[in-house]
Amino acid sequence: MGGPRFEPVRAVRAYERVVEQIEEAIESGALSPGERLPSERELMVQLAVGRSTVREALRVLQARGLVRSRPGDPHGAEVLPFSPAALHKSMTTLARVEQLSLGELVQFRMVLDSAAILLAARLRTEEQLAEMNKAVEAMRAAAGTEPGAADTEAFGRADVAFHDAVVAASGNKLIQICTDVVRQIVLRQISARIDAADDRQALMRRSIQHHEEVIEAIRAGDGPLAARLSRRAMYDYYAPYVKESETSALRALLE
Amino acid sequence: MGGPRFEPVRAVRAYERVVEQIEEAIESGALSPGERLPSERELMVQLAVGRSTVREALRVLQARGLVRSRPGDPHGAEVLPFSPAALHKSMTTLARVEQLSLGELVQFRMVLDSAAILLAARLRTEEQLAEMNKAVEAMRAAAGTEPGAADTEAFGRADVAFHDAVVAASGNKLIQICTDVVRQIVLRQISARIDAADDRQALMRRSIQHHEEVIEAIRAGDGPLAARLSRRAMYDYYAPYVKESETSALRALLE
DNA sequence: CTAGTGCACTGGTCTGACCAGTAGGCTACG
DNA sequence: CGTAGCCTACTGGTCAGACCAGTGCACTAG
Repeated sequence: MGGPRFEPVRAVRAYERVVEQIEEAIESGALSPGERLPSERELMVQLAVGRSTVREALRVLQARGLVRSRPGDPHGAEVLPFSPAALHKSMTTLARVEQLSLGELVQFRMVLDSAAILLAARLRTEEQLAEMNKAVEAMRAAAGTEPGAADTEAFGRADVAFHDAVVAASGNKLIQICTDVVRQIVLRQISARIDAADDRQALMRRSIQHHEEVIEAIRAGDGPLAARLSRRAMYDYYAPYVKESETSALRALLE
Repeated sequence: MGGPRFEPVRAVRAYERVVEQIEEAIESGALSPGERLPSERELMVQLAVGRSTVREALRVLQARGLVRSRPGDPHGAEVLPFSPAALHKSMTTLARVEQLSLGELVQFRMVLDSAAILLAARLRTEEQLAEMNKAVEAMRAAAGTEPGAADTEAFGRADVAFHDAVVAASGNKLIQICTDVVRQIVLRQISARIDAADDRQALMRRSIQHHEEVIEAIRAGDGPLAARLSRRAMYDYYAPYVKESETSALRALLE
């Protein structure tokens, strides 16, 4: 049916070809993290293009988080280990321009986090379980015993450590990175309100209790229970900051 | 505890300031999709920097998918509507350099997709349900009745349309975009093997049946059932391509 | 009123220049 | 002989100016 379908030929700019070449070298492993690219002037000779073209290509690669260059560094641009920075950036942009609501973000975390916990309950090792316990212990320490002695920052770090241990146990790096990115976005949106809460310590204690229940379910290998508990915990923690019109969509995940 | 903690001062390059300014204008809505930036020469006057600096900034913005420029266009660079292209790019990079396995990708989709279906079962409208039915109808048409008459491409399109209808009904744009991105990555990894399968038509028929079961559960409002069915369907469809050592992690989601 | 042409301007690229900063070798001092 | 401090050859960041192919629009000729 019909003759050959022609595709529009997009003019390929020189800098794009440069980007492709270097990107391919990095992603294929020909260039490993820590290794150095030739200097811009050297690249411009090798690639037979002007320096501005080389520089535009390097800017793109830098925006993608693949390389970094420092002024004056005689060794040339450095190939970076992968970091979710670029992913974080584009998700943050997405959250702003698409007006992602806090409800959607929290919902996303409820889904991914509980999935990670479900998997962790089946696949975790004893070491990973110990890691989780250590994190909850640190949360307890940060919450303090006397009123007003809570260390919010340390509490947050311990909370992150807990979730890191869980996603590590789940064995899925993609879930790990996505939850991490979304958690940061959520936190940046509401950290001010959390800091201002006058019942912080009570919130912390409730959170710790939730974490303990989750750990117990993980230890027992009851994935569905652990997942349900974690969704409930996250709902309790974040729901106060979510618009009321959206909480019903969150509760839909609690069954 | 301790004096003021100093942070390393990173030298802020001129082009970064330019990026920030334009990015802020776009993300805050001061510049809407379709609108135009001033020309490079105009920008270089307004910002009091050289043209190369302006260009490097534009390259970064283009890499982030915020802007597009065509040679010769007298109206200047165009502000783009958000597209997950940048997200797609960084996830693809992630998949390559972090060596994300097919198993992890499929697992991720099982989690997000089933969550979307769970939500859709509770929140869907009649129109959205009709949309899903239409998509399955298209799948049936593409699969054909006579042996060998299957239209793989049309089948794929209809499948996508189905999942689009579902995530739209779920009301979570973040889930929508992430599943979409990961689906493309998965497809690119295995499309060749799917095309080569000699029992394609049988696979299609099984897939259609699965989709019908899911729709029925959605119609009945039984979210958990719909979610479980969808995980099972995806497992059946993709498991043959996943390394055997990883299928157990997938089965952990089937309970 | 329309088909065609010309022009002003665009983005893409190159060249060449200057600056501040870095690393590593060299020197001079202890 | 060891080391502190300087020197220099480079780096990346930025700017200025030039050229080209391509675009859209206004103007013109039919």
